Amino acid sequence: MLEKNYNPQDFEEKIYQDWEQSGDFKPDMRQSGEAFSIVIPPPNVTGILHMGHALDETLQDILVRYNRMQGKKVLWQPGTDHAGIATQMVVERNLAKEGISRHDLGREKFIETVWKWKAQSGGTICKQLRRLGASCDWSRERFTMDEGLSRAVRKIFVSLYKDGLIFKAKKLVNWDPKLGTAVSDLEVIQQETVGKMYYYKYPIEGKTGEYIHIATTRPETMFGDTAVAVSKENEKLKHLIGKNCILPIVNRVIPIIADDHADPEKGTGAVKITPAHDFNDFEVGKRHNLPMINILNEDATLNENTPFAGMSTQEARQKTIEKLTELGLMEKIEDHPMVIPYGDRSGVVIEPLMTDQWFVDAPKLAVEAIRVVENGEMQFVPKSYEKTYFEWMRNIQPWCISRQLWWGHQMPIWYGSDGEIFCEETEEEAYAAAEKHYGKKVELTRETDVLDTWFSSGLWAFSTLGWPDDNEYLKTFYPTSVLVTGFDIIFFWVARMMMMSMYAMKQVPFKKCYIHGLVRDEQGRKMSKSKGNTVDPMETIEKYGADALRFFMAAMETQGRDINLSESRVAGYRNFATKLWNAARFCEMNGCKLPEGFSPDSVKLEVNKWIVAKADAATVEVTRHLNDFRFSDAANAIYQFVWGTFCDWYIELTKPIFYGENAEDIAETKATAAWVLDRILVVLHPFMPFITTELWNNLAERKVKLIHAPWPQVKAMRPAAPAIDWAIDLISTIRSLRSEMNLPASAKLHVYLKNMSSDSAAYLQDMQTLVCSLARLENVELFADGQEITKDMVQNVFKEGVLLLPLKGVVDFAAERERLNKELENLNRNLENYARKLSNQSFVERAPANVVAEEKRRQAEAMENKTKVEEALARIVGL
RNA sequence: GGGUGUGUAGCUCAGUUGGUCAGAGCGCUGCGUUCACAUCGCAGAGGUCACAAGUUCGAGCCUUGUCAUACCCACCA
Repeated sequence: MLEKNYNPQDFEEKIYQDWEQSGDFKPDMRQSGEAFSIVIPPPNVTGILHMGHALDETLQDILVRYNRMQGKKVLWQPGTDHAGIATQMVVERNLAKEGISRHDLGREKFIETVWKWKAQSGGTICKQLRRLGASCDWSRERFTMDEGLSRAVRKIFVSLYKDGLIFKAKKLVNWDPKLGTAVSDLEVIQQETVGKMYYYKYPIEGKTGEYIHIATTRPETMFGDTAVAVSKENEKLKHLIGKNCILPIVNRVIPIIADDHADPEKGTGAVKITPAHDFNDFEVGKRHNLPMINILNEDATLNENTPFAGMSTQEARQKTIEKLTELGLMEKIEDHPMVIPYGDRSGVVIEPLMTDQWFVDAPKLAVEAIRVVENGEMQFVPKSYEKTYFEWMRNIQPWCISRQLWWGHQMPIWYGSDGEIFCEETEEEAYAAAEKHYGKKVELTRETDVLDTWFSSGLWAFSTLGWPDDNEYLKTFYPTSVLVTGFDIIFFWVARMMMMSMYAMKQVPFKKCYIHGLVRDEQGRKMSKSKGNTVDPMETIEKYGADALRFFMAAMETQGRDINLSESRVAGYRNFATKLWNAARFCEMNGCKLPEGFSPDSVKLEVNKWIVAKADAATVEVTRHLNDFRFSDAANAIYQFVWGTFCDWYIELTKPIFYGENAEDIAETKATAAWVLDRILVVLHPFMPFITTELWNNLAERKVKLIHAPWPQVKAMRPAAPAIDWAIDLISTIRSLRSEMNLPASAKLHVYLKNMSSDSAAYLQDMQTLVCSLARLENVELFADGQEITKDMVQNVFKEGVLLLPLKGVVDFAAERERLNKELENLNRNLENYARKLSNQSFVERAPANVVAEEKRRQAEAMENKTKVEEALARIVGL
């Protein structure tokens, strides 16, 4: 017996445990069928589930469950990411509470501490994914720092290095002074601010009294200036080219050079060149062979190459201005809108800094990654995202992969005492290589830098499947079927996976990439902790159940759009679950069981034929939409069928049968209802796995678990059952009339139908009892020819004829007149439209014949209806 | 500066190739509890599909422009 109330908290967790313990998420490797696989976008170990995950994982789980039911060999590969910077920050913060810094511990101890932390609190998000119902094969859970994955990282690194695709270079990189590491371009957020533009002047060497005027937003960097650039085209200033000027305060002589980087229209036309601290100036410096003077320490304080060593850039800026003012060189300061780079993790200002770093030759790797998208081997869904992808890939810069952190994959690089580099997968191999190189045993020191987290994530699609070891999983499930992720990590992850996979596997990592939007708050604002508008999915699940949240995500997911989280809507889908629950209870109470060997093709009652056909139609629709990744269409199709068709009509239509006495009809209807309900549970299962499973288990003894139940294959559409649609139309018309005319619910009405076709007459005969019961009529019958229409009869157009409703003084005739007039107006408007169209010569000539015919048919129909309404109006005019 | 979206009912949004597309949910209004369900039922109101021009026999749907709005990339010394 089902509980009276739908209470998801009673069974959701229990059901999940059963799935996991029974191994229901594992692919059946013995089976020969087609494979379907997804690798989860690995959440950070430090992560807790947010609504973005809830969306992402729900979509994946729907696909996974759907394909599993399609009988495929299905693997959803789970795991987490070591998230270098994020995790190191979390652990450092914890240590800070005890007043310890990571330097107190030392590298080795610190890493131990991180592993300990991971063991204790790293699994939160995986527990939460289970609560959401994610059917990942947890027995295969991976971590980017696992031994296996680390081996993959080392192997790829060495291979890339030996292929010349990884190189070391002293370059200007984005330096995060708080974290003390380089970061990639993607990890830098450009933020608009109103800063200042400082105007001052440098004296020209030799001649007194002549100056070159400079504008800059960062005066403190002047100590790193090694030139001033002027454009050759600059008529006013070009005479200064070739002369020298004197850098004030430090009184260093620097040349005035010709370079087109200096735009005569901007600023003063003369640009100070600081090659070691500005990306553009770096290029200028290279062109002119300028010295590069580094003026910053790793914590972004000024160094001993400046007079303000130890000061922050802000302090130094003030000091510089003061000094320049004292020297009478300061001219003006203006407000200036500008963008300032910030570290996405640390939130501090990023400084371009000259350091030794390691780079991946992304432009080379991008070639293949672009090609396979161009030729469709990997398809973005929606397609429009490939533009974004191409745009970025075609302009890609070398990827800085070294990080001066402790937590991460330490690079497999060893140095000889003379700086010779040995890149090998293991220390032993490195030493062997060194011995070969030097001709004797030598000591090596290992590179301390670790790799960017995204380096290992880039291998995720094959490293999690056991690469580099050749194995059955890799063979079966690579390339994976589809990657589901948000547009915000196309560059971070999708692009890198494409590059790495094409390099290592010569095959795409996934055949399709489904990109979804962001989950925003109810007003469409981005959710953020600082705004305080985040919603914890766990709380939503607690309140409405995981099924409701999942269905919400599916129903709202339309391609290429963000989702606004709406609690009332989640509540609505909880109500949907309640509705289904109660419908199942109705079936249970009426003893609906599926008899052995029941075939929906054998049903005789019109109503049963009808629901079977509708169930098939809904199934076809859901299937088609899921195949096309149209989640909202799929969800709405099943929603509409369950609520609008099964509950609103079928159950109501079966009541007269169940409360009647025809044993044969009752038996057939019980069987059919049970069959349809089972169909609902199967088709709804990918969306709402918990309630469907709970009902599946409770309603009958089952030979197969719902999670493995076969997805229905609808071969041919069953014939429709027109009598039921006809009856529904009639019932709705009568209900509408009752409501519009304010007829009391208790009033038992007698309805006549006039001028009915023979089909309609036949339908009426079949449906008479049903219609009476659902429309609360005393009777409904054909209006005999020659019978007189009395004055108290309300008339309403129905199908090809007229519906007559005698009202012995229960009705307000003024209101009725108004209603008829309104209808007449409508008809007139439509008729005008039809007339206009049909009198249009070119329409009649050029539109397809069936369209024209349809238009004519509608016109004729409207004409008839108009006559009927006018007659009815004339009839009641005196009442 | 370059690029990509979005603008449809009070709100949040569907609307796949131009011709049953003017829709859903919530909200609102009226009526209704004899037992599947008030986490409900029945009925209803409400929209010049941002604006303008164009293509077409026919335009939320295609083209161009305008306005509004969101985001991405690059850069502004």
